[in-house]
Amino acid sequence: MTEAAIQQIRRFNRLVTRRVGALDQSYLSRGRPLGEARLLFEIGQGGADVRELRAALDLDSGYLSRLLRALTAQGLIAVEKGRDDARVRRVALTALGRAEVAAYDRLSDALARSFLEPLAPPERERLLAAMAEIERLLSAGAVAVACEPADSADATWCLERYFAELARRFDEGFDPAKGAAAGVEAMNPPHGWFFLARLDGRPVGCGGLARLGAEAGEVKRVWTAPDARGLGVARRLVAAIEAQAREAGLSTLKLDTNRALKEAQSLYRKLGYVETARYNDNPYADHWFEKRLSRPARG
Amino acid sequence: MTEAAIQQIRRFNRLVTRRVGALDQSYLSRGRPLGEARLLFEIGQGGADVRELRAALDLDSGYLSRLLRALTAQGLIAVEKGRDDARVRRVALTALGRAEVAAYDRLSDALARSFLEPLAPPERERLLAAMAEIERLLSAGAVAVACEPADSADATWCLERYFAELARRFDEGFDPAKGAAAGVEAMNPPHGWFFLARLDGRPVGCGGLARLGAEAGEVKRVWTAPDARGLGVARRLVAAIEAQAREAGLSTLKLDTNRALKEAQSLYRKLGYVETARYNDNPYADHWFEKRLSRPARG
DNA sequence: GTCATTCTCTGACTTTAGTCAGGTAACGAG
DNA sequence: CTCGTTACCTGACTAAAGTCAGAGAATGAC
Repeated sequence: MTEAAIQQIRRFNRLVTRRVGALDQSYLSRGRPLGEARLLFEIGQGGADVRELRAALDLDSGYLSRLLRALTAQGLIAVEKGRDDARVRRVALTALGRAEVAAYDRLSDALARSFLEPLAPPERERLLAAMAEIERLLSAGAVAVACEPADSADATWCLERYFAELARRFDEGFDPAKGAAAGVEAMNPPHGWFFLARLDGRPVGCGGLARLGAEAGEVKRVWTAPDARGLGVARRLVAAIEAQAREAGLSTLKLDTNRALKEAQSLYRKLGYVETARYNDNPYADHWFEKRLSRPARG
Repeated sequence: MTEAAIQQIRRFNRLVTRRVGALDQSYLSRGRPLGEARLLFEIGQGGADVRELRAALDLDSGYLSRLLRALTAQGLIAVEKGRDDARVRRVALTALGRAEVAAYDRLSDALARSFLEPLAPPERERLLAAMAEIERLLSAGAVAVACEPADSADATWCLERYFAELARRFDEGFDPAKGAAAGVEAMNPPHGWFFLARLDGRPVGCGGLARLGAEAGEVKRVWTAPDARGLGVARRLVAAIEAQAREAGLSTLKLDTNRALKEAQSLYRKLGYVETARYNDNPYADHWFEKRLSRPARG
């Protein structure tokens, strides 16, 4: 990581905060403090629970309460008791509020347009492509992998998506109860471990490790959310699983996969897994892989 | 300019302000309000005039005065009367101040590093390349071309650089008094016009138009500052000159150029200028170009 | 030297942003 | 029904950021 690279990034940061930061200034043009404007924006056309807003904007509950009252006084929002849980208050835009949010939207659009307008068409293409690239790479950098219970809410969410995707993609469909049905317990200590990948707190992938015996473990349920593919999420999940396996003293990792999951097979090959003989009776498995782990580095 | 493009840019803006905005938070870790930290950073190793600081950070003079006093009280800066003009006060960092700025520099570096660290080397390359691209294209978009007197301070600055560059690049050297010596008056109304390109207020290029008669004009002194090359500055200057020429009822533009200025020749060709016979006795000219202008669009 | 202008500082504000310690109502487990 | 918890509100703060009018010194044009 050279000095020049650091300087390039710092230059980029300065330029971009300056240019993009102009948005804050233009938001002020509507005569409302930024805090209120941001809150209004966050509420959005669909409305939101006060609780969500507090989490999303990281505001003190007293402070948020006052902001909401200010917006109510301006006739932009209406706050009412939640239906399911009367403690949780629900915020919705009034007609006036919707118009106001639309106005802020136009300001955002205008800024975006001002980036494109002075450019010739081929340069526009390149700007958009470079932005997409940066978005992708910065997101990839912000993905965090952590071990957590395989039956946590987010883990369950991931597994459900995973099973749904298998059901869609396997020629033969997929029934979790029938498949590698080793349940969630197999991926919780002491039998195994489960990892979640998160992007800004939102789960974007998962993967589990289950002991097969004293020496071997199995890589299971490695999945990446569709909108986070291409960020190296699966690669990092497998890396976390391998690190855990070494830590636990396992020397071999095995895994199986279905013929429909081409990208999984190519990932495993790339990561050093080699195809091997059938080692289980999973009815959905068509390919079996194995990798010998090197001894853990000692500190 | 499609809706999708606008949305892409807005997504980029959101992501980048979030990620890069983390810098503000980390600046706070030094226990100093952001306003003071930014000011300290802006003063920089070289020091600055209070006037410059006020312009750069767009601060109220009373507010700035108080911030400076706070930093002085912390022993970070020293403010003294300016040498040339005793009204303009000069701010310099103390040893303690330099150490503090260095600490903020390290925070900036750490953020930059945190973008790179999670990425594999080829992805790092791509991130840096994309950042450079965006920097280039956003800068290009922010270049503003405007007509102004050819003897303004910034115009003079540009012309001096231009002449210095010619002196360096021409085999035969360059003496402004001898060359196409038609002075500055030829490029001021009513004989002509002079255009400056600015990036964030800083001049980054110039170009002039001088009448050669009732029908023809001459493109002169088109120059781009070295650090702004590749942004299409010259192209936009020539476009402004051509628009002005049409407006003034001219039907032909001529120009001469030296054999050393290859990139100028290729630009002019690309913009529709065709090489023609010598039309003046400029001793530094080796090539002469001409372009017929289409009639101005009527509104 | 006069006078308008420029640059900065001071004092007296306001607004925005944010924090903290209760307090109340609703909920959910027992 | 009780009781601990959650979600939100209220009041009473503080700190940061920003504004404005006016004063005083230095400057430059005349």
